[in-house]
Amino acid sequence: MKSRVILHIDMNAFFASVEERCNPALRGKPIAVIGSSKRTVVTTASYEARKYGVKTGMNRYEAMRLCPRLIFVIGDNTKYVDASLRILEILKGFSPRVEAYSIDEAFVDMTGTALLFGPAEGIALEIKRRIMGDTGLTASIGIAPNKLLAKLASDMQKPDGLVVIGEGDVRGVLEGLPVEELWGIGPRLTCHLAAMGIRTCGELGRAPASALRRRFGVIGERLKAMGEGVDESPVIPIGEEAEAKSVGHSMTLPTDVSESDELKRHILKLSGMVGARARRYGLKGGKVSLTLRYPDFYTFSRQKSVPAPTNDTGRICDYASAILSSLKLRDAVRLVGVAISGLVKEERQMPLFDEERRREALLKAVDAVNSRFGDFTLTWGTLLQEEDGPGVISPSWRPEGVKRVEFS
DNA sequence: TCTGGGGTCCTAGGACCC
DNA sequence: TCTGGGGTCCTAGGACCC
Repeated sequence: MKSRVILHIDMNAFFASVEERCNPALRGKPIAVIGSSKRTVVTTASYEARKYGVKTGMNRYEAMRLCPRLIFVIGDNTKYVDASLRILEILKGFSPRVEAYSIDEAFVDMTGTALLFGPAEGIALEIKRRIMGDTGLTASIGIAPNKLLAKLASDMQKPDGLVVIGEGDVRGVLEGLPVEELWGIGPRLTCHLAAMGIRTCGELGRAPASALRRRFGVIGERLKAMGEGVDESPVIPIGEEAEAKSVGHSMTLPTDVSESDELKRHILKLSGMVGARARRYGLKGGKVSLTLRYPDFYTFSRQKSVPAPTNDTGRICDYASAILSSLKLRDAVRLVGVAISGLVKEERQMPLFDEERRREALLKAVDAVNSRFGDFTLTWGTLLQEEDGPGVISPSWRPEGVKRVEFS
């Protein structure tokens, strides 16, 4: 196989940097981007904040203890999406093979473009220059023969880095590198590998394939290749991604909840978000799942196959609520999640029955208003009972007519 | 005063069928 | 008196990623 040229673009402290661009008063200060809810965590810490040990995933109190001067900024996703799209546009100017890996990371396959743009290093510098010019943000770029090594390379120099791992450098880079630095090897695998006496990529690459396979199954096969720096996975261009497998929403409740009617109101709200998103993308789910988390963080889920694939808020809510009713909870609930999976494309056909037709018309009307004025402009009547105490929401709730839909 | 939310893939055990 | 074996679907849970 022909040797490839893969770039990995990793935006530095993305959310925090976007906020600093928007508000110059924040620049150079220790800041942490967080969510708006009560029980939120640090989404991104600026480099200044990282000096104090502030990290993604920390709660506010822990972060504040480490850095008393820390400035908290509530994140604004629309700004990040906007910046991300602009960056992707820049990348598409260099190659049609751009993979949007996450909101702040992308891969670009530059194989065979030297004639057009010159050597990859020059391209990377030009990409960094354009991103800075257009968004004011810095990126670290890694260049290597595959995605695994490109991702490793972009991680080696932050912020504002550019690292090339050529074919000839692979052995030298990997020999003493701890296995957990590799994309795909997390804490548990690191621990299991250490128990086998494997701590570096060099050791992993030399480990007998049979032993890895016995211990880790299918993953074991890949592990040895990873230790050798081998990775054939392709860059997946925007628009050619695999179909989604599930659609879900979850939320950590402001306070733990034991009362089942209150839990069901949250399930209804989450079902509404899931249903709306599924309908927007023309998907229906053959399974509905409910996820719960107890205060001690024990998290579990139960799923049920449904008689016919659905994206109907009421039905998703019914099934998720039925799962809840079937459970014997041992404690209050900290987090609730609803998801559908086993997704199939919605078939556009006229519903046979009047009731079906009414339901579809209602859902469409709600979606149309919400997409124009924002989610939850229109909401199910039962959601509005937050203000007037515990509501009467039954698991068999159905929207019966337009009257049930109110403006908030 | 504690610890978000969105996903994917893999495994393992039981049901069920031929 | 004896007790196959493979394939597939379903569910729960773990590991990993950003």
